[in-house]
Amino acid sequence: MGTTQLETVPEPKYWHLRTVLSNALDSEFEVGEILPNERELAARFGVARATLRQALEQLELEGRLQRRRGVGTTVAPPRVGVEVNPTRHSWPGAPGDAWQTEGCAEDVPPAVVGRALGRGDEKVYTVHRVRTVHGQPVATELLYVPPASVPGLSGIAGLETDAGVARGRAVLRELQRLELGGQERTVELGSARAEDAKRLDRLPGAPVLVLTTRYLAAGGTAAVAVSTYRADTCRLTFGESAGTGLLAAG
Amino acid sequence: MGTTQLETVPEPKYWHLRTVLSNALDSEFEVGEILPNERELAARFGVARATLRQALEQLELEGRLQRRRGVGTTVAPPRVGVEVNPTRHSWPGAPGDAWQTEGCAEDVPPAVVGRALGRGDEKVYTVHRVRTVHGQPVATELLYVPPASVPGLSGIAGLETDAGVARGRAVLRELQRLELGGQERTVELGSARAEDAKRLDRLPGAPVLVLTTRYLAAGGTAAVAVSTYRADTCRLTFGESAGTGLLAAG
DNA sequence: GAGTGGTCTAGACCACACA
DNA sequence: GTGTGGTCTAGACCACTCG
Repeated sequence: MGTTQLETVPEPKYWHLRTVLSNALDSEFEVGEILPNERELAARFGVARATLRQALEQLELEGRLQRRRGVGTTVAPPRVGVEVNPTRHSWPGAPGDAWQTEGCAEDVPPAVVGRALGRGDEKVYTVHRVRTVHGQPVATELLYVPPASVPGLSGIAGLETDAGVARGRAVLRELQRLELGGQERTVELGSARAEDAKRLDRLPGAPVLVLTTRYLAAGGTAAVAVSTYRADTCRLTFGESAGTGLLAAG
Repeated sequence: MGTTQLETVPEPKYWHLRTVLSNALDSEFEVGEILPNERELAARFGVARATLRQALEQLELEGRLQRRRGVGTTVAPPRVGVEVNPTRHSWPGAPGDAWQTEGCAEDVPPAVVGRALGRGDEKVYTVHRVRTVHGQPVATELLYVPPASVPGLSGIAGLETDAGVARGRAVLRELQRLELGGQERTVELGSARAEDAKRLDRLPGAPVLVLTTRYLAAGGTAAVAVSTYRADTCRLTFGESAGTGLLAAG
């Protein structure tokens, strides 16, 4: 990438630096390769370390770089396409879905979820799940299920006091009994809460794509899922055709 | 929000600050209200301005704050839900769509688009469009249409030399004649290129949601659209039910 | 212990909006 | 002109990974 000094241009240094580094990544580096450390890069380009870091942050946001404390900065592989098919009508936990149940609690949901469920601030089952791709966790999920949606549950002896994986699975199992009337989804940018960040192997505040799904049944909202995907490594794909999915690939 | 000093906690100051400010926004501020300026806030919390700014950046990323140079920092309204319905089968430019055509050029598309189009690096029509909500631009789009998808175009006298809005409209009009076989979409995080940033009234590098759509017809890719949405103000909604869309609202 | 990225400071100057 | 947020500097120390 040379030892080029930055010219005086009317654009911010960090932005110009981002462009220079981006081009260098395209032409001179392989995926997985380690970049020189920040202090050396800053010196090489004649800027303060903070300025260089601004450029690196941009590139990390774009999924071009991966930075790990104590290790270094590496060239990131292309983002993985993650299927979140809205037209495949199925409940969470249906056979073959990509999630792993981690636990279940009974909590009052956040206000926005409570509103979508149409039931004020009653307690609901809150199932924690994790989604992994190639062994790496890429998303966490909180699935909110009102007890009314899974009436069969309360009759199962012993489950009331089980706060763990088994109860989560039971909730999902009961959900399958309902007829799914449709779903409604939104995607927005968020920042990882401390707990999610830990599960996703990121720092708190890391950018995430928040996918909110409202599951409809019998004219009402049967459940709401809030899924938190790593924004640096994931590209959400809404496949519709049965085809190979060109966009999903690289 | 008080004059509270930050306690010594094992979490970063900027993260704690983010939480404190977030709570203050919920309880003590109205939408549109102007916050004290950064220098005063920093002093009030006993941190350096750079640290305070890290917290503000987080909140802006989450759509809680809006910062404008020369003006100040204001409390942002809730994100607007923007319909990007994948199940409503229609071409871009169909009657009633929310976009405004701004121009048209003939360019070689970026490599990733060329691949999705399945045609190496030939020139394609590149239609520029803008989407506004409540008069504010929320997204820009580049729509790539190979000439083969709009065979009727070349026969229209005079349009070959028109590089502007009229040609863009003509391309969209011709597209409607094809039968839409399906579409495939992806959403990922990106940062606004300088040109997009200007149109979206943001700084270069601002976080955006990039929605890529592959339009299928006659067994191939008839067009590819790359839509760039402001991530701070937009929530993409994939409505499926004909219902009101609870998630789309506030 | 050495080396990495992450946090934080206390300044400076700039670009922009608005009166 | 005044005040705002945006950029940039040159340091310091911390938290983490790994040999």
